[in-house]
This record gives sequence, C-alpha cells and structure tokens, in this order.
Amino acid sequence: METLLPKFDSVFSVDCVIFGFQANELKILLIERNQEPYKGRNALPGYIVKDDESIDDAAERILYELTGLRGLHMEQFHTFGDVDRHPQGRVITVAYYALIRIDGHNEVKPVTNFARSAFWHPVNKLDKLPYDHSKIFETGFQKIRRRLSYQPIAFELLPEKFTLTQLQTLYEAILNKKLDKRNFRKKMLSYGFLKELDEKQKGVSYRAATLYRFDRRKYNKIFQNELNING
Amino acid sequence: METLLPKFDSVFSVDCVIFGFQANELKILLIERNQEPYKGRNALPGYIVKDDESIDDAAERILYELTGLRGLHMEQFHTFGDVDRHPQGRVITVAYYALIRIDGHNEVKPVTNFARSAFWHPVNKLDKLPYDHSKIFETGFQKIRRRLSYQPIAFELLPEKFTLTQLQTLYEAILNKKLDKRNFRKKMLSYGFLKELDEKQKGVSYRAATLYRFDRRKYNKIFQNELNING
DNA sequence: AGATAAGGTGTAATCTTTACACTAAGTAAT
DNA sequence: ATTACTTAGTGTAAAGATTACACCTTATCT
Repeated sequence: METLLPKFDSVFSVDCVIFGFQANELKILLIERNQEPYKGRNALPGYIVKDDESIDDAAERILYELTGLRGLHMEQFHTFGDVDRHPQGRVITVAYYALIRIDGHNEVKPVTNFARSAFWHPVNKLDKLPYDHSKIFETGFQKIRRRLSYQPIAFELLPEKFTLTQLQTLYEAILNKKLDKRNFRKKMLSYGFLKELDEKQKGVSYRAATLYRFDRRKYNKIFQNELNING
Repeated sequence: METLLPKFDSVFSVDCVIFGFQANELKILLIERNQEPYKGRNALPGYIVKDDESIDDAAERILYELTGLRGLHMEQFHTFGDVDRHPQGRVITVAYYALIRIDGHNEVKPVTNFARSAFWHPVNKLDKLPYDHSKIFETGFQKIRRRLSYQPIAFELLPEKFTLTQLQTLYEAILNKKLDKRNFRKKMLSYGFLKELDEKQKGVSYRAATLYRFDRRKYNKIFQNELNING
C-alpha cells in the first residue's frame, strides 16, 4: 500500500533578512562567514534546516546561532530554488525577514563559529553578496516596502517611544522618497493608534519633540488588518 | 578548503493552486490521486521536484503531467515546511498559483498515471483536502485576493472578450462582496486600459452587452505596476 | 541677547469615493 | 404586434481624502 518517495541528496536552508533602523538609516544584519565557501565574506545569516524541525523553527534557531538574536517574529517571503544557486550542491533556501529595534540589540554576536562576526550594515551601501543573497535581499526589501503601505510594521523598527519626525524619516528610508511633514503627521494622527506621551525627547541640542507610542490594542480595534499609506 | 554540506533524506515538492472562472463561479483545479497515500482522494496537483530542475521549472512540468496544462505563468506564494505535513517523511512543498481562462481548457487530463483524473471544482464547495492542502489553498486564495487590488490579474481568468458584468461578477467572486454597478464601471473605465469593441455578446436571451478587451500595452504605459481597487 | 535648528501647526483646491434608481434594448411568449 | 421579462447602461450630489504650501515657536548654545 505504501509508495516510496523518490529521494535525492538535497538540502534546504533558511536565509534571513533582518531589518533595523539606526542613526536615521535603514540597516540589515550581515555575518562574516567563517567557513568555505566564501570564507571571510559578508553574507546574510543563513544555514541548513535540520530534519526534525519546521522551517519556521529553523529560521529562529539559525538566526539565534548566527547573531545571538532570539524570539523575533520572522515572516517567510520567498523560496529560492535555482539549480546552481549553491556551489556545493542542490540547496533550496527559504527566505525570511524580520524587523527589529536595534537599540538594545546593538551588540550582535554569533553563538556558533560558522560566523566570525555579525553586524548591522546600511542597506544603501551594500556590496554584492555571495550566492544569490543580493537577490534575496532585494526581494525582501520590496516585500516590506509593499507591506508598509497596509500594515503598521514601522513601529517594530522604532524604539518604544519615538517622535513623529523619527517615524517620518523611517517611512522615507523604506519608501525612498520625501514625504510632506504636515500631511504625514495629519494622516498618522488621524488613524488614532498613536498615543501622545507626557514626555519629550531628551539630550538634543534644540527644541525637544513630543514622544509617541504605538498603541497596538487601539490599532487592532480600529482596523481588522489594513492601512493605506502611500505618501 | 571545501566544507561538506550536511545531508539528510529530504524531498521537496511543488503544489499548485490553479484558479479558473466558469459559469460565474471561481474554481480551482483538483486531481484524483491514483497512488497511496490518499489514493482515490481529491487533492491539489503536486509532485516531487527533480534534482536537476529549478522549482519554477518543476512547477510547470508537474502541472503539465497532472493536468495536461502547459506554459502557464505560475507564481510562487508560500513554502510549507512543517515536520509532519507528509505521512511518509520530510517533504517541504513550495506552493504556486496561476490564473487561467477555463474556456478552451475545459478538458483537463493527466499525462502520467499518478493522477486518475483532473477537474475544475468551485472554491466555495471544497471539502477538506488531504495533507495540508486546505491550508495551502486558503493561503493562495488570500494572496490573489490581495493582489487583485493592485494588479490587473482578473483578466487572466476571463475570455479575451468579456462584458463589464462578467468582470464585475469575477471581482465579486474573488473579493466575496457585492460591488456597485455604476461605481465599478466608472472606475474600471477610468483606468483607460479597457478597449471597447464593436461587438456584442451573442447567444443570450436578453439585451446583449458590449464586449471589452484588456489592453495590456496601454496598461503598461499607464501604470508602472500598480492599481488600487477596493470596491 | 542673538543665532541656530528643529518642532509644530491650518487651509483651500482638487480629486476620489460613495450612495443611489430609472430608462433602454433586446428576447421570448402569446 | 403586443406584452412581459431580463439585463444593459447611465449621472449627480455629498462626503471624504489628498495635495500643495510657509511661518511662527521653542529650546539650546554661545
């Protein structure tokens, strides 16, 4: 009654595009590889899935091993399966992205020695990455750009308390275009999910801006799931 | 210098959610399996990827073998990789969807004997499917629903010449809500990519409607890529 | 006290969306 | 040929959203 599955030597892996925002720049997390091929080169954090873990679980584990980051909500966005994408054999890779507040996660450090180091790198100063990682990054970047226009993902990149100018700068970094200050504020505040705090920015050498917090509870009440922000 | 890849017995497969539109109903293509497990059950067309073909190529080949359909533009939408999703071992599957005009492809017929038959089935009368195919279908359906609001994918489901009422009915079937006739027409025509033909519907027992054609050349000129249709 | 740098604010014009109901044209039946 | 039936096809006003645009305020620094 059983029919055997055909088998061949194949491997699947996970690659991660982890976005962060720091010093008004959008960044992603890279590792310096400590293994052939491409030893010494910078690449996306990625590794092989084990046979007894789901790919979602693998994504979490691999990110932890290569960067020390834990418990991120990662979202799968595409699977890359060209025959020759890996020089050592048939490897298809499932790509994930996540958005993270860099502050507090500034120090990232591999737990295994597959990577020599991990670090944040500005997205608009990326060199060519090994394998098809440049393509993977580009695809992921497109996905979050699109998603930004219908879901409040920006807040995952900001500190818990942020100014409206920070929020706008982040939108501008992702969408890669300038937005009008008054219109941006009007629209953001009109949604009703930003809570104005009784607190001002500290440590700036000019007028301090009011801090806001994203109120997810209100957001969920107001929208089932959708926004529409196009600048 | 080389580092060996860890290997284990794993397989990757492709599953297809092929949408069609017929008799004012949205349908998908199912096969009747002719092999264990689930012999005799209806399932999504899907099979194992070969070691020397890309997953995109595999999707095309597998769809052809199971349904006789060829040369469709298929779009990958998600990869399912839970450990226990397949009763015979570790199989991760990459899911694809495509949209197709049923007319002319009404007769679908497997080329291999892995499937006993293939047929169109209305999406709102689907029973539970084997493996995690119900979940795969739902995910794919969500994706095209979202995509409908920013890309002109509806025209891939309609005959080359269609009436505005047919177009509206299709939108209603995918979005699962009623749209206002006047507003729908106004908006669709305002885009400027529908070409009104000098031809009327034939064989109807009431006033015949004007036929239209989707003008992709104009569409590409007008939009780089985006629409926004939300009913 | 003055210079500097960002924070914060309103309005009018245009465009888009929504809600809504009747006549026109063709076919079928008598 | 009249009538009944069924779908095609059409316009407008009100409300809401988007855009474009410039100056005063507040804090810090010297």
